[in-house]
Amino acid sequence: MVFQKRSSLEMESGGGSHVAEMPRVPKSARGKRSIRKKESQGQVMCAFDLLATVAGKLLDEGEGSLGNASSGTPAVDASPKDVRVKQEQCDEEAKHFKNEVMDQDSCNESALVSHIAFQRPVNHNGRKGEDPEGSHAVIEDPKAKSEALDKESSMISCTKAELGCSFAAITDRWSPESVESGAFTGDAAAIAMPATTSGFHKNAPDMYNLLDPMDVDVKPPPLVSSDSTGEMPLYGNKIRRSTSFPRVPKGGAGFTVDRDEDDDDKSSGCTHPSTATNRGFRPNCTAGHSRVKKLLACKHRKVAPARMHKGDLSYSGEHCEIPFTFSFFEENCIDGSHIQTSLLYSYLSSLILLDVDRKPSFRNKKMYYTRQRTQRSTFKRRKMFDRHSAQVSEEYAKANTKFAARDSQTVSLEANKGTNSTAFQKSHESSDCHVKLRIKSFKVPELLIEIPETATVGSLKKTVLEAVNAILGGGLRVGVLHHGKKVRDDNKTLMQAGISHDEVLDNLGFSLEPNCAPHPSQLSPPEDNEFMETVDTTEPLARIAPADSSSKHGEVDASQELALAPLSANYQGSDHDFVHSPGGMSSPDKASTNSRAIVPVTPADSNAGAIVPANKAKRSPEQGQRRIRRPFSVAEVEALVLAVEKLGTGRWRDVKLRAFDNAKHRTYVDLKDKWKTLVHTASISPQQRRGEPVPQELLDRVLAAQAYWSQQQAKLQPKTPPLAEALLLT
DNA sequence: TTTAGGG
DNA sequence: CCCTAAA
Repeated sequence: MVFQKRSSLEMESGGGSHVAEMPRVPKSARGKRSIRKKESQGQVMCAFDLLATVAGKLLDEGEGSLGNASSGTPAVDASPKDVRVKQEQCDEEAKHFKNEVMDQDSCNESALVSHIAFQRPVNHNGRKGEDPEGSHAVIEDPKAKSEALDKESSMISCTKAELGCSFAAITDRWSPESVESGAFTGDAAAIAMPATTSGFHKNAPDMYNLLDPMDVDVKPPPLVSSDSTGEMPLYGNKIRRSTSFPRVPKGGAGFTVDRDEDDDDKSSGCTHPSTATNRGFRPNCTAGHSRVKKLLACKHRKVAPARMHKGDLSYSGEHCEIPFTFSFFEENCIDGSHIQTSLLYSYLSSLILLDVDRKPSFRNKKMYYTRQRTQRSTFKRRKMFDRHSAQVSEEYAKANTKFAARDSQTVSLEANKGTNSTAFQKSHESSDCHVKLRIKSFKVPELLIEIPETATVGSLKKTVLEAVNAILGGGLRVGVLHHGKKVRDDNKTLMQAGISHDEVLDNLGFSLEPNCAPHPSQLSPPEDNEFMETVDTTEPLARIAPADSSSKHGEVDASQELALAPLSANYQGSDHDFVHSPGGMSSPDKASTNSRAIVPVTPADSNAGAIVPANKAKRSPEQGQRRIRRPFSVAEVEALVLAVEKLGTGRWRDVKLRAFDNAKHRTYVDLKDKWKTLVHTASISPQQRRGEPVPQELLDRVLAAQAYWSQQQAKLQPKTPPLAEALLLT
């Protein structure tokens, strides 16, 4: 991460001489963070990534026809509403990505690829071209797509929007600043896309460079390094002046939490990814988005968090949920290739490389949705994918896909429409080491959609499509299971993973998982057999929150950001600015800490319905609002502990000034409260603790400081003579 | 406003 | 985090 650091001297000039020093043992280790970067990361391309990448390229080249290059602006044809919605979604996605970055490095790449690949297939008829710069290649012509998919023009817009979102996500992932800075726009996305696609495996730094052009507002931090890519201060004005103090064993130095500009609202919007992003987009969007759109957007937001709030489902009484079955049908067989083109297909393409010649045509595909049941007069419809009610099948015959892996291994996948999502059939291929897989179907995460009763069927279709696109486009990632175990190492070759051409592929399975939710693997490594659990994780994914639900999406963002906040010696107190890039996580412990941190935080935040982009105004715009929850990051805790150790427990204002002067969202009351909770936390068993784990070391210090200062207080208070005191203490 | 605590 | 009594 790149932080600007300033001398700490200004802060703690007199620190060392301060009152009492804590008897604590200096922890030299603290604050030391190996910044070494993971080299392996990103260098090795996992087979799937490779596939995806190749597929994307092929599609791009061979199929360039799909889209027209024009799309620098995702929303060209889209109606303003759509655009807006999508943008919002994008925000969400971006946010998710951020999380994702932390929680799954290896997976990220795949996800990214998926996005890219996915996008391409969608548009088909179009120009063929590759645009010189390739920057626009990604964005397809909405029109073409519309024809291909359906008659509803609306769909087109949706698609486009979706693309934009995906881009956003990607961009965000690699170049947080771009997103936060608000520089992210359709154009930016367009530009980013190509780069991403082609340079996908590049290291973060490279990515940064590629994305660089996008940075409008922000200049690359001087210190940008590969590691820092992920976390960069954004928004020029937002670049925080952070202070970092190397911790001094006894005293003179202090931690200061950087000021965060955070006024959630006022900040240029960079502060909270989602919030900021939204704002950034808004300008471009036209107001008046339909409820459906909103809903969709909400849904999208929801996608990230695996868990939902109780409230999520109980939106307003006026809505009821209607389960839906959503399925794709192959409408036509093209070229006798039986190519099924569903969105899934496109998604699938990320995994599978199709021969250029055999590219499936999406044009005639139609999506059908079946309404299974309706409840009263409700607006809300619940669509369940896969395991719940609907099943999506993807099929393409003989779509041989080849991709060259590092080891020159080629894999061919054949997906047939089927019933079982995990079933595979392996077909033998001559003698080469090619693996042929047949994916009968994918399970799709549940999707919740809310739509007004008055909406037209067309709009419903459109909504559903959007939702699906949203999910497929950015909310999912693919999981690979082998023999019931999740193959987490994306860098493994198929061969290494035991997936060989002569093996029974029945043992191989794929799953669609929300890429926003913390990956189970991170949460509970031991449980490798959660293939089925994937579903659970996935389920909440697609929920669409009611548009009107009051939203505090800002909260979500903020929280997440905090969660992501790196545990670094120098706490950058800002609420925003914390974007992590794969490169950012270098030290193992750091990484682990981060990932864990995310877990608790993300869910909570997201759940709060925060994801809903609701009109802020709606809910008491004034001040009655409860402040958004912003869990203390480890860095903040450390800063707090340090300050309290030095100042004591009764001088919260001073503590604030000393260590959180720049963190506007942390009041002395907050610090006091936090201390209270820390003391409590330290006194309970680790198993009972929740949220981002606080290093035991810090907790120990908390207890020590608490004890120490309590004692000091006791001494002064009673004014008892030293003797008495001694006696008492004894 | 700041502390200190309960909610 | 919020709310408040007290200081």
